[in-house]
Amino acid sequence: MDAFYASVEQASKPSLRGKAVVVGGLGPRGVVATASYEARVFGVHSAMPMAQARRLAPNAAYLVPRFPLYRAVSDQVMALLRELSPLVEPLSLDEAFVDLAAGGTAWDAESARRTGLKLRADIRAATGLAGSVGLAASKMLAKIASEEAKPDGLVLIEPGTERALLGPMPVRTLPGVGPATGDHLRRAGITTVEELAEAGEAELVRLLGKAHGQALYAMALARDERPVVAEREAKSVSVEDTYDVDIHDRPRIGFEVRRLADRCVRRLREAGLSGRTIVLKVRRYDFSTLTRSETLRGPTDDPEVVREAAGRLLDSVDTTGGVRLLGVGVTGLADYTQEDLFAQAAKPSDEESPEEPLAESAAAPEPAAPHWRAGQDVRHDEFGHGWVQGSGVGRVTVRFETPQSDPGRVRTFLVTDPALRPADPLPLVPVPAGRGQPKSRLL
DNA sequence: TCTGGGGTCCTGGCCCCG
DNA sequence: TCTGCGGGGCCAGGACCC
Repeated sequence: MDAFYASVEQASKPSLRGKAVVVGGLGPRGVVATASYEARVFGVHSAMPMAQARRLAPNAAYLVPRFPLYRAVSDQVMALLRELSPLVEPLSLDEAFVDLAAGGTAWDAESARRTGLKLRADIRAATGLAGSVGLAASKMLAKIASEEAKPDGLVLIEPGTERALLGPMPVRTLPGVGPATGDHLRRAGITTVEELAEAGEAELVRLLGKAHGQALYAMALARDERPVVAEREAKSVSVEDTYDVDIHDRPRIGFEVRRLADRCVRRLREAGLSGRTIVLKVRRYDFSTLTRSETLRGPTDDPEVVREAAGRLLDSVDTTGGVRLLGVGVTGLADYTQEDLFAQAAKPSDEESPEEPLAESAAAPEPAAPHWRAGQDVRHDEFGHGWVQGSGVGRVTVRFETPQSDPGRVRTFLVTDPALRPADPLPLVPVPAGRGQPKSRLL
């Protein structure tokens, strides 16, 4: 999907269509998650600090991400992909590999192109959004083709033309070559895929290590036999928070770590998993990051066990100078069903209140005044559905419009206005009559 | 006003064990 | 009993991706 989060926001908010839209964290340490193509013209791009984006595009709309909505749209798109083949490998909310041959929906270049064109039309009809399609004989090439296809296009790499096509491309085109590897190769005089192939496998292994060197050499020759794999199992679950200002206070750090442990366990349980290795992540004031981990005798999903392990790990970390980020994760995952007898046994017999309060008791006090965030959906008793354009000094500004309406009017209210309430997002495309979806499916 | 959050994979050091 | 060696688990860090 093209500029996915920003495109969803534009589809959802008619007044933003054709405008620069930036979605990401709005706090002092936020970064850009997605910029619309209109915002990219100003040089705004993903992973850029928000502050820099605001300098580059001061008049863009800045919105917080609405993941439940993106997930719902993603589900619709993934369902269309599964109609093409049982072998669908999602990479993220907005990207997936599909093995068309395995689904019998393509057997040569021509049938693949037809299928790709129909898919794009189906995605447009179902979601109102543009998706780009890359068609090729391997995952690597399909990925490169889809990048070339953006925005709103389709690119097919004809079998037999792969090496000629890749040769002149910069090494950074290849998946897995990031800034560090790119620099490394450049210092060795390698800047294009062709030069990568000429360097030979032995040289690449010497430069980059065994796994990376071999993989890169194969990619340079356009060789990629990796299958499309549906249903990949998660290997870790983690949560982390970056704080608006560095935390120095040691008891507060301990409190945050316990909160993160609880959130992590909640996610673990929702996934029906337990895990054996607890990981603490600390990013210090100077952005240096360290991790500490501890492996238990058996898997656990017990909040108290995870809290205590994370606390022990924190004891081994020097936080002098302050921390900007804390995270807690669990790896070495096991199915929840195979009971975690060892971890239970390791616990002092501080008895089993199996339904721990989790974070409830630890939750920080919430501010009493309603908190309106830019981009959030709202409903007003008199004016209907809208979204928060901004808030401050006790006021909140709302634009009243829906995905099917014309660009709407803006009105300002007191943040405490009782007629104004948070609302669920509306579907981007009208639901056909008689095809009411259950609310949970529908965003 | 510098740098999110959730992941995956790899490497290298260390230690234990046979 | 001592030493060498390889394998595997554990741990920390780094690179990369969306």
